[in-house]
Amino acid sequence: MTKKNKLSSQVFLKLRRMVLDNELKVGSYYLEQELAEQLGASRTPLREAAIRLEQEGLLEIVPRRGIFIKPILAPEMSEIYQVLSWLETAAITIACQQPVKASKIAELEAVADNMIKALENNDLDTWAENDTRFHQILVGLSNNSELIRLVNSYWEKTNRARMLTLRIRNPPVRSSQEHSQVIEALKKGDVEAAVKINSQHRSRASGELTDLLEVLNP
Amino acid sequence: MTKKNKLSSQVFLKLRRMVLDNELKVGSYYLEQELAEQLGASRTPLREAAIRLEQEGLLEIVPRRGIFIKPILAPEMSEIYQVLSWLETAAITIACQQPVKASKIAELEAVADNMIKALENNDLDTWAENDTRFHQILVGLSNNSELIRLVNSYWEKTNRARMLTLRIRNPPVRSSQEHSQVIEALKKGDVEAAVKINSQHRSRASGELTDLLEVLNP
DNA sequence: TTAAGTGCTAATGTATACGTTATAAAATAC
DNA sequence: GTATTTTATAACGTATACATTAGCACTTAA
Repeated sequence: MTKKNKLSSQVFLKLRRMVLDNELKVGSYYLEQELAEQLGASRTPLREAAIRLEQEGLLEIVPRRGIFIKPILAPEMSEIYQVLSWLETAAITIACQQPVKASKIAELEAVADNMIKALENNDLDTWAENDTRFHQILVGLSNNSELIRLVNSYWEKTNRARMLTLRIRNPPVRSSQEHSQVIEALKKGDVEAAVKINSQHRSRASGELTDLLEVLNP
Repeated sequence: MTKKNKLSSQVFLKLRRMVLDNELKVGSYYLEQELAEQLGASRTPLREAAIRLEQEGLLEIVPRRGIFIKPILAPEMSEIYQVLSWLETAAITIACQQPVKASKIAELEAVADNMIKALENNDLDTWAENDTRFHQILVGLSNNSELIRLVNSYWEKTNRARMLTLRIRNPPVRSSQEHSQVIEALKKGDVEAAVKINSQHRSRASGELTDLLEVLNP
């Protein structure tokens, strides 16, 4: 029952996964024909998939050269982090206009706990998964579906860089502390504190990542 | 010399304009063939354009029914305004981290002036044009190109509703006052005041528009 | 008259064919 | 040997052809 989807959508998902997992070399060009064959489709569905990914900013369709896998440049990533940070600030502020439900606080605490344990086990993948989950729950508190969608798309953009650098950078111990602090602030309904901590969190993460990106990219 | 751009891009721009200007009836379905012929292209470029517009959320490609022009529902518009408001808040705050250049202030004042004059002449189209310009300059102050792009796309989304209601709603006199107040706050570097006024501005506009949308849509 | 079944139509999704044109190699001139 | 022109190739953008299938109408049975 799952294979009933359009071929172009399957290609879209596969191709995105290939880019996000760095299976396609960043900064390289791939011909439409090649990719189409590799994914078992003709040029038409591949092209439609590529157009959607181009809109998402992952690649660029360059006439006569091929499909260009866009590198993650430090200055762009810095801008994206700035936007992400503000969107989360918005979400937190909106969320705090009403007292945050205890059940949601509990969810956040559980996830934050998972992160601490994952870190103790040196399981960075699980840590990253829960990091994503934490921010999804946090932003979900806003109940603004447009905002949630938007944050998700920005999170995915930064995810590429995070995954690329996850095993290079220092263990994210401070992140865990900051998450706990955010939860505490939410419990008290202290919007300003929650926002402040989250912004600092993002700002630091942005700095660390862009520094690494500058090293990785010529 | 006419632009020798790709046909699919021309179709993309034309089709988007048609949707944003409400030339295509919101809530209706249009067949690919029809639209292609109407725009002087074959189905392929039309399809590629439609895919991009679907990603932007303006329409939906529904198998065997046609291309569905998404209606502007009041609850969604309310969410979109909330996001827009926050993005502008972000832009203003970032902009104010350094003193705003006098030349930019002058630009804003000129545009605000145009708006007042247009209103005196009952020229709502010119008023709306300058309203757009005002917010473009305002957001441009942030120097964050990602943020600028994002705000533009949200502005266009709200634009659809604004244009639909421009001649129905009361003359936007208060908007002009609010714009002047924002400029004053920027001059003084009073971030908080500028943000506060702008948020109120958006909040009021959002309320007015969503009320009208509820009346317009069954 | 209504409901279920069946066949037809037409719109889509995909494949493929085709013309255009950028790019690079070959050739020629200097 | 270098620079400019020519030519050939090949990748793309677009058109078109084709197979699939959803939806509707028509039929038939209760």
